[in-house]
Amino acid sequence: MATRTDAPTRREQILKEAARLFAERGFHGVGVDEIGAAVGISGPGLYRHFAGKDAMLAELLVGISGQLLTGARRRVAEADGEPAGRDPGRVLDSLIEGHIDFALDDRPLITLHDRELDRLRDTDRKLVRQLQRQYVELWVGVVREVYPDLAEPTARSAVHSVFGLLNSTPHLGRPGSLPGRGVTAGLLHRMARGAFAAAGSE
Amino acid sequence: MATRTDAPTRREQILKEAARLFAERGFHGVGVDEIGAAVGISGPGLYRHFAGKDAMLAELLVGISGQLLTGARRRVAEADGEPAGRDPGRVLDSLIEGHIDFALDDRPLITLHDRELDRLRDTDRKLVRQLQRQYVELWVGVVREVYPDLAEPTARSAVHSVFGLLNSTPHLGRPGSLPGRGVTAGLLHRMARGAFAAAGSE
DNA sequence: TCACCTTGTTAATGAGCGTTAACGCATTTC
DNA sequence: GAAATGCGTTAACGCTCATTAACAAGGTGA
Repeated sequence: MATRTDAPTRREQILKEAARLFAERGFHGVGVDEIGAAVGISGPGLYRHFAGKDAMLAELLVGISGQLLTGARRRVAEADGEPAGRDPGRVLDSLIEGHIDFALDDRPLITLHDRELDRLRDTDRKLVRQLQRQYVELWVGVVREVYPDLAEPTARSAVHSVFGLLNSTPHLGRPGSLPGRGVTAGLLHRMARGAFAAAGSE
Repeated sequence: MATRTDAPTRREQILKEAARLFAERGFHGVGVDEIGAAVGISGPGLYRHFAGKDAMLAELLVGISGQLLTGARRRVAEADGEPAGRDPGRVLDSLIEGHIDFALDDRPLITLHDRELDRLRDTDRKLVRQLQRQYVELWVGVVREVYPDLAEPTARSAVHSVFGLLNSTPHLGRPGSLPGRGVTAGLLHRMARGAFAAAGSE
């Protein structure tokens, strides 16, 4: 895995600031002038990099969904390749860990993810929905390996609920006021496992 | 408790439809004409009942927060009055039950609750925040009675996370596609307890 | 019957905002 | 060195939309 050390491109700067602003005040609550100001250029200057405000949101949401799905698939594949054979419990732990990393590192994006989906053009929205659905179904499969008694609709509800739990990080206060990243991650992880376990014992 | 059977007032109709529309497309995504149309009058006609669009949102959010807090306080008080003495576990169950009822019965409001708070005038926002904080602290107190080893910041994080879990109902699909209200409520309740239990065993 | 309040209506106003136009200036490319 | 290209700028356009103005009709009470 190549860690990038080069400076972020202008496009990336814009996307990052737009994500933050959209998460803070909503898509309609942010003007292009503000996004421009956040990266040191004027509002219309953004149009050299994006077709419009919608395009920024679309790229953000598609990017998020794709990243989540790709990461999850990688984790499942890694588990399948382990010498000791696939351990469903450890795969689930890995999925949880990945989602928590994302929720803690990209809190603005997590917020956008389930808040501004309706603002997308039809074609983009369908794409994002499809990626999200695949992500969910991947989780559902793993969860049902760990808890075979769980019916599929129940497992799906449980997965959505655990997403709600993990995605609660934006409500946990400013990053500074948290008890430390590792501690928070550990707490969320234990709670997610506890929630699944309770769902599994129906 | 008097169950009201009289017809809803125009104000109430408006608030209900506004809540639904705001939840669906966001505060800025809904025009006053749409809200008016939803109750059979014209956009400006709304101004006979509300000072403005902001006022509708404010009344909704203050109402939600107040209702949640009042209901929770009532449940705690009822538990204190029980002949067998106060059982913290049962109080927690009662709080969870109340929150689930609300999340299932008023899904649009739950969505608004953590999505559009920033759109309020300063004074209203402070009021809502204060009510929310009191609600959270009430939960934190009960949770720490059930799990005395839990440090206060941890308990608070756990409470926020469980709110995230319980408030996930809007993502669980259309009301029709759910496995039935009782089943869903039971699942959410078990998961919440499981999550708290896992948080408590640090 | 007349005044008045309630609850509507449609038309006009005015601000905000996404987008496009027209232009400037480095830097690269041939 | 000239042309093209990348990346900005400011000004202007046009649309949406919350809000207000002006007016109408039904009901109620003196």
